[in-house]
Amino acid sequence: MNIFRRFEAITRAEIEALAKAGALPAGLDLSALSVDPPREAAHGDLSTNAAMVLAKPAGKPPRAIADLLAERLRMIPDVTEVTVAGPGFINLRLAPEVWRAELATLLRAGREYGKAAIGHGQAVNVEYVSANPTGPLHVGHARGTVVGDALANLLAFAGYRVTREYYINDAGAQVDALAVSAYARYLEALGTSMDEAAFARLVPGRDWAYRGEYLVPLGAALAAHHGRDLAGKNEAVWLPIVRDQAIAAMMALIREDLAALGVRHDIFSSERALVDAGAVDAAVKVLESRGLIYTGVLEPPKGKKPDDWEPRPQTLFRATQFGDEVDRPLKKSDGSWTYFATDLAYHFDKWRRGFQVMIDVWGADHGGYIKRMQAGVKALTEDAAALDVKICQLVKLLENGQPAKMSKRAGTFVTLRDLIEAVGKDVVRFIMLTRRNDASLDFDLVKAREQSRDNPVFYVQYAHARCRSVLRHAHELYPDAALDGAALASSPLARLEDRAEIGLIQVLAQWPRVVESAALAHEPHRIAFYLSEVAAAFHGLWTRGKDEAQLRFLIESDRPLTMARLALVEGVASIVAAGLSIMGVAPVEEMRE
RNA sequence: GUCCCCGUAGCUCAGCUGGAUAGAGCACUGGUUUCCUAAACCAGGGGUCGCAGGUUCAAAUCCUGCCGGGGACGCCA
Repeated sequence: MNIFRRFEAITRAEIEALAKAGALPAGLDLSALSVDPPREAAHGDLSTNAAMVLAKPAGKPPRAIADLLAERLRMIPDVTEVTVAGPGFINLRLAPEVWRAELATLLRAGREYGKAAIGHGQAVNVEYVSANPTGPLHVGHARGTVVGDALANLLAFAGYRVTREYYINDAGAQVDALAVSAYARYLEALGTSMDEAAFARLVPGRDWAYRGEYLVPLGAALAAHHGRDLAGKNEAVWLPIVRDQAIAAMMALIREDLAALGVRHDIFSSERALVDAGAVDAAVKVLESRGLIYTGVLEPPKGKKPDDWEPRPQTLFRATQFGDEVDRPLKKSDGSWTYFATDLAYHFDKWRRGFQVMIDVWGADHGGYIKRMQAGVKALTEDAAALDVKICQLVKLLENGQPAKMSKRAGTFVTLRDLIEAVGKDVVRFIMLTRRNDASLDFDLVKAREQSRDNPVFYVQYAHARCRSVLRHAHELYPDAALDGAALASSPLARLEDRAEIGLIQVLAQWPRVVESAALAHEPHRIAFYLSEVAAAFHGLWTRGKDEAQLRFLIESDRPLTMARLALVEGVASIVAAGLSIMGVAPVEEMRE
């Protein structure tokens, strides 16, 4: 149990004791009670709003309750000072031993420290990336990929049973367009010179949609595999064959991109397989049985009205019953299912696979889709499952503040691979988490490589490298000493006496809280911000060692003191490494290149 | 026209399951070099938290309306 939780429990117990003694009414609602670090360190180590929360139900002024409670809290052995301040805050100061003990706990737990149980092993499905299998991933996919992956890591660390999933949209018109484009490259590989005119002649009625170079090897592979068998044939013959091979090739490409970012999904779900298995019919049947499907005519959308709008009866889902603005169509005019219909089936499938909590990570352009999907999940699961959708806003690529021009030639989009090659996987991952997911983000390629305070990746990594460096020095100084966490936990931590040292432990002790709140909010970016805070506290202490030699970590003449300080250093390294690991970033041992 | 997101220091943003005198970095001013380096640190100035109402003991945070920026809006995914 972390310190904040522990004192929350103590506060509750004291309130109950007061109730038992008749000083407060029994059975008060304590759900809004919190124990937090106060904003101002000068106020104390911990602060609780207990008296203010209780004032109304207890029918007493907050200060009076605070005084009652403060009197009892003063009796707690670890508490050195209790003050009542402001409108009724109770501020606690804890004995330094409490913080030192927390450092020892941290060191013994190592990377397990801060692991939370709030998930209680509940199954959570995090679906992210899910890019169409029509080409390599580009920069636009990077943010959702990183956010989803870090969120999955975070939830796993908080005690959820996490499944990382990728939904392959391999059933729509897009993959047919991919097949057509691959076919063009196939004909080219057979020696046909492909241009607009040749394409129009050989593949009538189709667009050459995907013209990127990345389909050239696929064309060659098709030619090697099928020879001339597919040339000159009817589309109905070659398209399914080419399509399957093209999808497989594109997914292979995408998996390589994901691997380059350090992302590994547990499951790749195929839309086509889902449709073929009759999942859409099954989901629709469920909705039908609940009277949620009808045939009706929709109003044309206001404002921007489509040119070819014509009112016609459609199969509609009663999304409005579940908070959506309009009822949503399930069938296209040609009778096939809409994307929404298959997506309903997909989420129903997740539910049937045992997920009560689903998280989808989408791009900003899908924002208008959230309500209907949540409505669908509600309807299909009778409100027994929750769908949270994280929307990732655009990333603006910059070079020294100017829009980056990374495209190698006109018409070539910037691939994720280009970005990773430019700055490295860890920098990509870290920067993507330096903003809330729903705010747009500037990714400056120059700043991302810069070694300065300006660059949060560097700043945090530098703190870790400094820690490791000190520990390496210590190892040279005391070759016989065990410097692992467990050994350092037993060092004479009472020697950590400076306020800045205790202050740094206090920052480290917040890690479990940060994990919990970030996991509950589904906000992995909080980890990045917290690590910057840890780094700042550590760099501050480090630099003080320059002015005041007695504050340096390594004091050759005083081995016990050195060991205690190494414990602190190891604690910092451990927390930074743990946080980076959730972000999917490897901590560096040294900054030298 | 409807819906969603954003609007916090000159700039970039945290804080938003309500809590005390609203924070950080950059920029600006001044200072600090034996551990990994001034690639870092310390100090200082800088705010109607878009505007107006409301709820509350308490609002940047919740509710309503407006203003400004972005996005979405039957049959594309």
